[in-house]
Amino acid sequence: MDVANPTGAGEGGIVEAARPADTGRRARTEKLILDATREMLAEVGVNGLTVEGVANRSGVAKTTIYRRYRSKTDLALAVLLDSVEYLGTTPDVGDTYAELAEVVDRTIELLNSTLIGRIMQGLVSEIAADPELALAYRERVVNRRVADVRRLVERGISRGDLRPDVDAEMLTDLLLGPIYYRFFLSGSPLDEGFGVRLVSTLFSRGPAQGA
Amino acid sequence: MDVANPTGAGEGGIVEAARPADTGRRARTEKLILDATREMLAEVGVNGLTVEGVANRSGVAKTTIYRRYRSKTDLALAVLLDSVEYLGTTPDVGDTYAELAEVVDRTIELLNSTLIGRIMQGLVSEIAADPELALAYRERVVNRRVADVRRLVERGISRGDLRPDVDAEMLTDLLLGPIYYRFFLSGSPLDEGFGVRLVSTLFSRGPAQGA
DNA sequence: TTGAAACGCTACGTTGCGTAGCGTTAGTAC
DNA sequence: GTACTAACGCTACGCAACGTAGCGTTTCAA
Repeated sequence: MDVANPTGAGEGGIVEAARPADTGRRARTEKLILDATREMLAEVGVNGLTVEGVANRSGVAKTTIYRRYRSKTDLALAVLLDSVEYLGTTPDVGDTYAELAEVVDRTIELLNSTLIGRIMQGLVSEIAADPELALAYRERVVNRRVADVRRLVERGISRGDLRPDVDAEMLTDLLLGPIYYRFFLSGSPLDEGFGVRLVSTLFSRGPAQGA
Repeated sequence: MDVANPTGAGEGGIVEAARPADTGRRARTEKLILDATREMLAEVGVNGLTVEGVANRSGVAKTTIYRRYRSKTDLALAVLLDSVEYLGTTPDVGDTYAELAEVVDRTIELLNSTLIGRIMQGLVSEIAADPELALAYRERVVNRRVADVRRLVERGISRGDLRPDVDAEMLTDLLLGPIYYRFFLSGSPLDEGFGVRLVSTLFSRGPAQGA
């Protein structure tokens, strides 16, 4: 699995001027491959993606692609992780519930408006089945999301909005689970109001309190 | 798509003694195919499933299989829907929260202990991408789940456990979304206690009430 | 200038897909 | 029993993509 560190550089070496590996031959080839993959993904999705197609479109030899990526799944995951790299953290707006709703809406936006949604649809089966891919996805995406929510929770607790015993992971599941469930399986709409509705259902404006 | 009604019988005809179509040649072949598919799914998963493999194992000619199922996806979905056919409704135990937790735990049990989990992992991408498969899945699975939860909600409201304005679909998403999210993407554990924890987090024993 | 890493290219063997054409068997109706 | 028809079996394709081997060529940096 070369996905995590395609250039093989930048780890133990002396840091030279402006990361020379980013402009070397290898990096150029890398970009050609990923750009072509992105284009092809946009057109035909993960299912229609072929290594041969990427080779033709990018001008890079098929064998070169196989020297880096084990399979088309590996290739698609590389694009996914690359696109997700800059997720960012949810800003402090002074309102815990608004911030939580923001997490939800940003995720929906991500799935609806970019390639990521399409890639996720095609990759979810592979991620679910392949432990190696699953690990990569967890480290690069899932864990970051939980960490983001954890920050919100800590802010919320210090504001007195949330109980001190809130489980950040469970809360993340409650915020994101419904999104993916709708996106993958139920097909129910994921519009702009969903975040607010979800959060207000979650926090006491929905069901009544315990008996 | 032949999945929904493979035999083509039993719809508009006169009901004869004990559904003769169930013992005819066609039904026999059907069983051979589905049994072999089930075996192969258990061994190699949806990804490793091949129509040729099913043909060899079942003794049924490959062409015969293609006369019924468009693709291996169609085949796997047929097994899935067949296995899910007898989902059943959640019994009345007098406790709304226990009933909701039961919905969660049953779903987890279904995913963990049977072929269904494995099939779902392999099919979720196809369901997400193919509108026809998605429709079949919604009608046969999603809608039934929502209907079940709706009954629970109505009971809960009449008991005074739930507010009268609870949205059954949103509640279903909140109960099942986290399960599938963990199962497909996050990989966090789905043990027996999950249902109770989820429900108690949902209903006021988790986060504090609104500011 | 030179040496190693990276790349290009051709040519394979293989699997699995999905279909065509035609003969054969098993039930059904008379 | 005979005849008819739906269902099935079988062989033989053409095709797309996979993934690899082997060897020559280019790039870049020391």
